[in-house]
Amino acid sequence: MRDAPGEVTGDPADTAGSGGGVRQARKLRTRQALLAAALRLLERQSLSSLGLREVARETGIAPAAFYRHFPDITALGVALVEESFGSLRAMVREIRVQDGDVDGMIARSVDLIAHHVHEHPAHFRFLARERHGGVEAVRTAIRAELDGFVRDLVVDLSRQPASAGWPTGEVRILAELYVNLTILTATAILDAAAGAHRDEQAILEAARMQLRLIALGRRHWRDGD
Amino acid sequence: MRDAPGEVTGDPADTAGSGGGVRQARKLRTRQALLAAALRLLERQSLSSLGLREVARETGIAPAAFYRHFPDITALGVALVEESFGSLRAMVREIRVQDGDVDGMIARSVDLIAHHVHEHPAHFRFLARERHGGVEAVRTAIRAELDGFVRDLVVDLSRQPASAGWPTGEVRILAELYVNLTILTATAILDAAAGAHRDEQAILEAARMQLRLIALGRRHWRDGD
DNA sequence: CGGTCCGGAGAACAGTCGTTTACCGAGTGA
DNA sequence: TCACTCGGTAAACGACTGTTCTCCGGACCG
Repeated sequence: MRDAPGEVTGDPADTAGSGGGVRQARKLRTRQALLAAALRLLERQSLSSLGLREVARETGIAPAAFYRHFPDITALGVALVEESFGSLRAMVREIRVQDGDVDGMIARSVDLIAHHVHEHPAHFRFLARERHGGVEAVRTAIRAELDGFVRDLVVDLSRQPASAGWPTGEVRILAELYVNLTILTATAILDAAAGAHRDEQAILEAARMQLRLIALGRRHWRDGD
Repeated sequence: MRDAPGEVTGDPADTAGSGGGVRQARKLRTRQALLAAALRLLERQSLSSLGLREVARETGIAPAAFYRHFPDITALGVALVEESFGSLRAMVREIRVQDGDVDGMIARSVDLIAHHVHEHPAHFRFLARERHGGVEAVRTAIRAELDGFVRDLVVDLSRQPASAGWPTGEVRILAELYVNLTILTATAILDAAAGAHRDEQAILEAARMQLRLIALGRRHWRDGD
């Protein structure tokens, strides 16, 4: 530990191919190691019970070194929100480019959700847990980011012919419903993966049915019946 | 503090009108004081960061006395789940006895949700927060109780003419959707009450619209279109 | 009445925590 | 090359934690 002060991951100075900036690259690597270690610990606990020393220990650095990257555990939590929404954004991007019939879009969207949840389970678990968790700053950050998603989705939905004549307020409510259902489905998948009571196929089928119900309701919204 | 050892609430020995059981009544009162104190603290943090000494301090008893009632903070959390579901059950009971046209039922249900959330905000906040929180035993307890609700709701929904010919599996998915929407609405109301970005009337209107969307989808489920 | 039960109090235990301090040594840039 | 920057270390601080122990005094019961 004494002879390799900055060694966090195994391979020192392998990303320093581009001349200078070794210092900066090393700092960034430690920062990401901190985020990864925290995310690892957060699979079994929530942010408000996460200790600074605990994260430092899991990362392999001294407690005092934590302050070189974040002033707080809360600040680390906010950084984790941004990182997690990177995964979510990638998912939404893939979902948005779709077109075709409704049932096909629903089927592919649900598959995409399942795929991304399996690829970044910790990110989704973190967001689901801390969305209503005990740390205000993190809750606020998550809500702000989700609001951005809703706004984007409103634009998408408004373009669809099925929304012709819908006021923005109603489209927004629909978008919020979609976002909430997506999060619920993601957490259900996580619970299933953690050996819960129902298998994943049933969850995906439920998600498809719920989305189909909403699509039907949307189609008949302006009917008298 | 020294001369009134068991005094937790202000009025000693006022419930001891029925002869014996003074000891038992006092223990129960302290237990409820513990639960109330914990619930009070949990409005600003989550269970996994709640300390035993913290709860004892807020209750007004010595830390060691905590063990006379619960072996753990986790056990207190599970007790809080049961208490909170008392409030939830009262709400569901009132919602279930309704009948009439769909729009009327939706309007009254949403009003009932808002009313009960305002009556027991801490209970709803606790359930929303710990449903995906960091303490496994509490998560499991909440899920088990929610499963009970879903089962009851399946019975109710199956009786309605709108569910004629629906397999139980599909009714169950519908019931889960309703339960999840209810929880989401409740937490949205709580956020609004905490000075968030949107006012409560908008949230209730959104809930009504979402329920109407689902009711419409349900009615046209078996159509070709 | 007298012994027992039991929910409290208080003190002490070893840990862990967040934070601050002083210091080190390698990367950086003139 | 040389002074400087800066991400890392070790050590120490007081505060707080969960848990255990012994003791007390009022409720309980024969």
